[in-house]
Amino acid sequence: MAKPRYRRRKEDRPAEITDAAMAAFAEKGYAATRVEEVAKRAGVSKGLLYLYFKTKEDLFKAVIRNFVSPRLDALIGNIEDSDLTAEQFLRGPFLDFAKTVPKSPARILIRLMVAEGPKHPDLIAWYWENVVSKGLQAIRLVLEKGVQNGEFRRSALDDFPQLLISPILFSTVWTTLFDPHQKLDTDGFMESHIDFVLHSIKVDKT
Amino acid sequence: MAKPRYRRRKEDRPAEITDAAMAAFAEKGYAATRVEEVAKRAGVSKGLLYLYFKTKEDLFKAVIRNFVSPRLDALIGNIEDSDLTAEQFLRGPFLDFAKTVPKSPARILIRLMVAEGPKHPDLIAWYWENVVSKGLQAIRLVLEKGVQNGEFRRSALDDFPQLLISPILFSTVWTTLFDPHQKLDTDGFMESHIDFVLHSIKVDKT
DNA sequence: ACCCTTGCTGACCGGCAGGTCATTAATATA
DNA sequence: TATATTAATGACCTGCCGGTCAGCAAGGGT
Repeated sequence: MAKPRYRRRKEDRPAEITDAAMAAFAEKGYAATRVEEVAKRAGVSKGLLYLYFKTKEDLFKAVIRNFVSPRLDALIGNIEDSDLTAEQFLRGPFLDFAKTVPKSPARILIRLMVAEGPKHPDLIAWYWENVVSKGLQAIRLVLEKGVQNGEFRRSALDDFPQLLISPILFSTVWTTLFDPHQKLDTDGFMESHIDFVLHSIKVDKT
Repeated sequence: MAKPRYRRRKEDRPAEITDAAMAAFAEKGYAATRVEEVAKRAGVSKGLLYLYFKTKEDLFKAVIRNFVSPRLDALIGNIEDSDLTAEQFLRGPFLDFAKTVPKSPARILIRLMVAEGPKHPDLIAWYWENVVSKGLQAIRLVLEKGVQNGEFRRSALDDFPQLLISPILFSTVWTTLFDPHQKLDTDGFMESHIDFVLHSIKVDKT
């Protein structure tokens, strides 16, 4: 009747390990995180971790892939099957999304991408295809819809849809670096930005 | 008459070493750069490096301090002793600055700050005091001047001067990560951004 | 109850990189 | 030229950490 020293749970292990890794990377960054530390957090031996992930780098990539895709897909799904006007979409779901990111655990990922990305070109490639280019495409879709509706005029935003997401990156980075020195009201920040952009691209109705 | 194996150049060494470190960090990032590699680039032995910098971390901080301050001071100096209008300043020297950063070696520093910053709180503190808060203050000055002139109305930008610099961070990050996949015309990007902002805050003269 | 498969453990290894220090050689001084 | 000073070297040490592997034990099959 001895208490078993462990249980076999092949199914759950990978997710538990990536979760633990996410938390660890968030606190210490990639290079400074020891694989054993990740294992310990996951309640697992280092050896087991290496059964599921070939290398530390492999683990890192898995972390990114796991956390990013679901979030973005949710947002994009929102665009297609909603009947909001373009402005309503930007002030509604998009703004919500933008406000959420800097506060969510996902913000850590952004920092990790910036920090470690250049060392993992294939990861960047994946991220580009599955996240960034998709996201930009979605924004273009919204803008085009706005133009078709007569809400928006054509503007530089058509060439630089990135302008819409730039403050997301900014407030995320700001929060992780400078919050102790000066808080940034990320919600107000995002709202103001959207205001400015919309003010510039909206067709004057008067 | 044997050729000397080295020369004593106490004065120049530190700068040469930080230059070398800057280049090395730029290529490989902080953690992946070996101290010996830095020494080699500087044409110096590892031992000597440790005469001038107590630790690797120390070296890192010196690199940041060396490269950042001069640049920013130059820009800020520009504000005070120019008689440009606020708009002229934003479309002139400020825009030039913003266009330059993502192309200059300084862009590496931004990545390094994002990547390594959280592990060096005292460095962040220094950066906050000597770079960021100074810069924000300068922007506020320009905005206030604009308001006094009757060029600008008061706007959310007074509360969030960061909106002006956010695309600098963005285009820098974009360039280092995604350039191989999709080039970003950083000049056009910055110009469009300034256009949008000015369009929103300018007092209507009609 | 007995295998037999396989999820899981943890002691171990090898190499690497940050940091030290005894020694050397270039200059300053006289 | 002789001596003192110190910039500079590079071999060396040490601890750490990614990665391995021989073996153990959980739990399914019969």
